[in-house]
Amino acid sequence: MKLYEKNAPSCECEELHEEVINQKREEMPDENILYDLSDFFKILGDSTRVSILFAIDGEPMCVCDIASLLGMTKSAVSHQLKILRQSDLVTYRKSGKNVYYTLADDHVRDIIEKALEHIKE
Amino acid sequence: MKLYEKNAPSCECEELHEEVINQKREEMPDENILYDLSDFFKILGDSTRVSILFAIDGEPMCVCDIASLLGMTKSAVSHQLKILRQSDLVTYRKSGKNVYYTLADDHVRDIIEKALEHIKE
DNA sequence: AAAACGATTGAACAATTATTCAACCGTTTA
DNA sequence: TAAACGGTTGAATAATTGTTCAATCGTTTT
Repeated sequence: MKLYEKNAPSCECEELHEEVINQKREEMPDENILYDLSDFFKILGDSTRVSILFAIDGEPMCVCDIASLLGMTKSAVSHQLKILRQSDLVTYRKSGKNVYYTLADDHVRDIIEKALEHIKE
Repeated sequence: MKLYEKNAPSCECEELHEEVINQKREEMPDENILYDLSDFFKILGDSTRVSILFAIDGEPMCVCDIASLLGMTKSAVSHQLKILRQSDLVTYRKSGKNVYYTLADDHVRDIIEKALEHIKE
């Protein structure tokens, strides 16, 4: 899907503000950045994944403990951990039969913190 | 759906780290906050909505201009604007036949900025 | 080597959701 | 007041996605 292309045949309006549109078009970020951005937020847009991130903040946790804490199956947790792994939001360390997960870096914490401020108005 | 309840019968593991789980349970934020958080990120987890937010940053834009810029129909844009309105991420001003939208406050800009930093590693 | 256990995975199902289409509302203009 | 236009809305459709279930993998233990 191409975003903000010139001469897009989609808007059937007649009196467009061409100057505004042209200026905005120049200011818009690259299309791929918009996809990366929304993909990133999509990861955080699930209560299970956000819960997992809060849980493994600080002290690492193994999958079973996370599942127990959140009242979910190991399978469901593992599926979500895979998504978080693929997005580089978490890292893991294997130890015997267990796999311990924790936050990948501080960026995510910062973003969640900002979002919390916003929610509390 | 209840999150991180005690005695949740979901995890069939045998050797749980009870101390860790109990400590984490105390540290976890209220369940509703997690839902509010993920709901907020869900809004930003769509490229159309993120594009709209970038577009109406600064100078307000009417629906037709947004649609033209993004190469979408007025209807599709209006549907997404409704979601952004209900989340208080945008405000609007009516002027004749047009409705001009712009960002509600600076919080969103900050969060998007942080996320951009994260993406660029 | 076999059993046990934590963790992962793929397929299937259910639920959520973005866009399209058509109809409609409100304001302006002829 | 009737037509025109920008904007909104609801229903329908298509696509995406989170959880369950069953099977499997890897490590440890007997």
